[in-house]
Amino acid sequence: MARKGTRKTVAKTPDIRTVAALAKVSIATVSRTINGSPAVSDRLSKRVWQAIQQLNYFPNTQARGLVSGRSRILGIIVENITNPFFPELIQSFEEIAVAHGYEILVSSSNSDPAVLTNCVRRMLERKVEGVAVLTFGEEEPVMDQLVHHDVPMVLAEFRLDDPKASTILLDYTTGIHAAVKHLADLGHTKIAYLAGPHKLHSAMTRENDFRTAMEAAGLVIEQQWVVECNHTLKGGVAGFGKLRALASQPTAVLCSNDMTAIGVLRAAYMEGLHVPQDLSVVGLDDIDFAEFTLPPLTTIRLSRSELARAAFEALRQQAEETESGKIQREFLVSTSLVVRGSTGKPKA
Amino acid sequence: MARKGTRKTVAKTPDIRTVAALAKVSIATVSRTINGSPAVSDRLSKRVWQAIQQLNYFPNTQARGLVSGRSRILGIIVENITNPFFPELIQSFEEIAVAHGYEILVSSSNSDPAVLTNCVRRMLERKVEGVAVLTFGEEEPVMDQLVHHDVPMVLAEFRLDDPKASTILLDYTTGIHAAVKHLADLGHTKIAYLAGPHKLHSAMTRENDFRTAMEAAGLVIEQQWVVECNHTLKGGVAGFGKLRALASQPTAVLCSNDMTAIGVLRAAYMEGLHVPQDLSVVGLDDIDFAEFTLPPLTTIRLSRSELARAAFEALRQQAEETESGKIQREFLVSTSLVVRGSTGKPKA
DNA sequence: GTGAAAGCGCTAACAA
DNA sequence: TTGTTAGCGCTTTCAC
Repeated sequence: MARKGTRKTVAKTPDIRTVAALAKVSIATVSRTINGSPAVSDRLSKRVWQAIQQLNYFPNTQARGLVSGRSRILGIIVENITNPFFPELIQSFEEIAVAHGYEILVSSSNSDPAVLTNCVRRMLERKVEGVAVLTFGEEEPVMDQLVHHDVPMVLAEFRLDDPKASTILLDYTTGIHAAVKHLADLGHTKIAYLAGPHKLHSAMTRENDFRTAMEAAGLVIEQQWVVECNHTLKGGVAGFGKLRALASQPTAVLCSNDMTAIGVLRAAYMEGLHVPQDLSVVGLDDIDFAEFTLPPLTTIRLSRSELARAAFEALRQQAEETESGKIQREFLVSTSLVVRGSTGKPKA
Repeated sequence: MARKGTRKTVAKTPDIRTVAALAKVSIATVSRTINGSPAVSDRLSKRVWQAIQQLNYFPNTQARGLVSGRSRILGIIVENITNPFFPELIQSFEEIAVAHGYEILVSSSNSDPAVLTNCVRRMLERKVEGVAVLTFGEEEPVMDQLVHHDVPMVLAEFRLDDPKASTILLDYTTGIHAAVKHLADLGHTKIAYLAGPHKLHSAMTRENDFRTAMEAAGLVIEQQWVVECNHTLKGGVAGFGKLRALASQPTAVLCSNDMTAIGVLRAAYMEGLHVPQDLSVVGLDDIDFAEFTLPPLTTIRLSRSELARAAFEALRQQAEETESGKIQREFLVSTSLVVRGSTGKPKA
């Protein structure tokens, strides 16, 4: 171990003192320089930066965090990192966060409240400055903890009456109405809906939007054509199976997410149905893969980068809140219809 | 702000002193209790735990890290979080790490050396105790930094002569030989190979294994049937396009990864080719989605959980190295052939 | 403008 | 077995 005062010291990661010594200033000046304090003369500032370069020094984040009380870490909790929607979202969120000097802690709740609780616990231990809860409807187990610890948070589709909480609202309405109208314009009247898990707020919101959109289009909903799935490919296959078992068949299926739609595409193929000739299929999310399904999936695009940016912005405003300024507490993320090859006119 | 000594203090996150006071012991005893030191009597230990519960206290990781020099953070760098192989890998790695009390920092290099360098820099600032570099062949830009800072690391398919570096070798040979044999047994002699980017070690290793496997099967390789792709779906489509432009056609295609194979499946479909009747296709990775392609993809399975476990184990051994014990420096991850529906006999 | 010094919350020597 | 105390590397008053 290197000890101070020995002549021959082992090469050690340089610390603020090393820099101060080399630049012949006090450690306070080094600290000020690094943090861009205006109260440092150009002369000294230059010397300090030179020393920093020379030593290849960088500050110890732990020490910095300890004294400043700021970790510069944001947490992001997603539902399932294995669903392609989420890696794309995480990627965007990370890019933005890193660009602003934050690090991120990612957790996948896998719809397990116990796992979720544990995630939050770990994030609190790491003193995150904010948490984006993008589980789309499984927020309950975590909110108390977060609220209790006064951690800024942003929730998708969940309004929480807490000064530290912001909300991201997703405007499914626009996209879903456009999708239903698109199908109606093509001549479809028999439209089925493969819903997401009813315990998810987002899934219920989407389902309700489907209902109002159908009404708006002057179409009636056949109750048995609305079946609850689980937002996975397998779930889509199973859901479509239920549809096929019915006496009367729809000519189009709108799905609560892309993975479900991909499952339908697959199940339809296995049954010898041609998409879109025999059946039109619409997804929701527009994951990267949607472009490459067979046929390419018509879907309602939900922009990951827009969502990520809203989430980051919400947290940043909370974290860096100035006494004076009001902050934005609600963000709206838009959706839009992307027409590809999986929709067409119904058979006459 | 809450100040000590005022009678009415604002509720504050409890610290070790709060606990010590409540349990009527010294802070050292609290620390020992938390860290499971055997040198604490049951009597006091019980009092301490009680106080901890009562206050809902948890230690400040930053302070802990600062003094102990251990952050309990591991870094994992992947090539592209958007390729389904990686989220599955990250998920496994995280589970194991969390189970052992580590937090993880994820970064996606996107094959950009500048991004990679920046990732490592950030990880060093956060004082990671180890980094798993699972970029499969783009390690160069980071190794120097890591080596220089004496951070344990584990590299996939790259032997680095450094005491802090471990290597994970992937036994592609077994899987690729099995795949070629499988095709040969079905009667294929005209086998094409859609390679990965030649700048990736892993891609070259796979390609070489293909060559030796072909030789072992007594088959000759048509040079123009070996085309370099980029491990993406689009790349697979393009690569297959090149194959189709040739005068003579192969009856089977082995791909350097699943995404490429999925691209081939798609391109073949667009050309009206039936898989496997007109063309057999084999992938490599066995991503979750492989099971759901049309037809389900025959592929060479590379276990993510096995890989994740090896990576974690390598880092843990380095991080928690005991003076005495030797540690394992090389790990081997196996591959195996998974036969599904995309391979069959060639047309007579 | 600049520096000296007091901690941030914890662990680990050292004492008792 | 338990407590006292000296820092870990940094930011931030408070003097100068």
